[in-house]
Amino acid sequence: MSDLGTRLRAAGRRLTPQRQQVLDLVEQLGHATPEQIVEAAPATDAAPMALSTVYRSLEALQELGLVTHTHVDHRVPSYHLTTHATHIHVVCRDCGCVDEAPADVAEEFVARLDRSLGFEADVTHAAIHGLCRTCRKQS
Amino acid sequence: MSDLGTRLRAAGRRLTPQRQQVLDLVEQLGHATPEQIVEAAPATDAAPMALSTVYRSLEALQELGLVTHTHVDHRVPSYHLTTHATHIHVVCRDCGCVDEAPADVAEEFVARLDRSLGFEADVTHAAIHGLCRTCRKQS
DNA sequence: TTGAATGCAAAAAATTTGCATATTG
DNA sequence: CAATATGCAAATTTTTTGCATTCAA
Repeated sequence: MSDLGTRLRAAGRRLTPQRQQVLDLVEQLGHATPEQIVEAAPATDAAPMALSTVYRSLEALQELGLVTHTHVDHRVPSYHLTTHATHIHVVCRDCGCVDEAPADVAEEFVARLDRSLGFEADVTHAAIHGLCRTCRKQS
Repeated sequence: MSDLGTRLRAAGRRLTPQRQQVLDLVEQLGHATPEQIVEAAPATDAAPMALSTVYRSLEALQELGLVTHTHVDHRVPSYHLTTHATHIHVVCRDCGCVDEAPADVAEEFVARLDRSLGFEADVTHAAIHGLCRTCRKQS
């Protein structure tokens, strides 16, 4: 993977400190909502990083295929690196906890979707909802 | 499945024409956003059905386990009957088309999540994103 | 220098909440 | 009659947009 600047320029866009920082923060946080990103951004720097900039940066990074997002919490999107997308998100509808499973547990599933619909699924993009081990016992 | 009124009362709630209508509309529309439900509701009736009522009704119906929702369009939730949830939603990130696959294509996947995490997945609740057959060829 | 990107504030969307009134059981 | 629901409007929350200014290439 070439570096961020090269990729952005190839797409007729530019590398700015904000974009670099958004990417860094997504990587560092693992999963992050736009809100969490501004919060984590050191306002000590020159600019305080506007929320709208974060939205626009994420959009750009997503277009480049560097990040994707998932709806862990049913409302706000949570972004993560595509290279980090080697796992599936599993969210408990009772306690709200989020767990991860290696992406290969979905291999067979993805293959079947391909066979039956010709659909190329990106499971790492989806949050699977259900009941976690603990909440399951209680209900 | 007992009828709506009985279920609601068992939960200490009441059966109102609005709730009945919301349920009917979800069934009739297959998948519907709160917005689509008010639009589809015949305002000709006594009340015009407030959007907030739709939200509250869906919440109640969801609590009863009669409906669930999915994030087909990344932002607005789309509701459907749980009894109708025998298929998986597959959304193309390019053209935005929504296709369905029978729930059993995920059987193995669900079994594996159970084995590895003890997680009871509800795949019919998830929208799987990716590329449809057509868009796949074009890229 | 030139177009793209930022910040800020205002505009849109999408949901939620407060409260007086109507309705169900 | 008592408690739950509704409708409406106002308040939140989340995301997008317009625009003057700044900055990358």
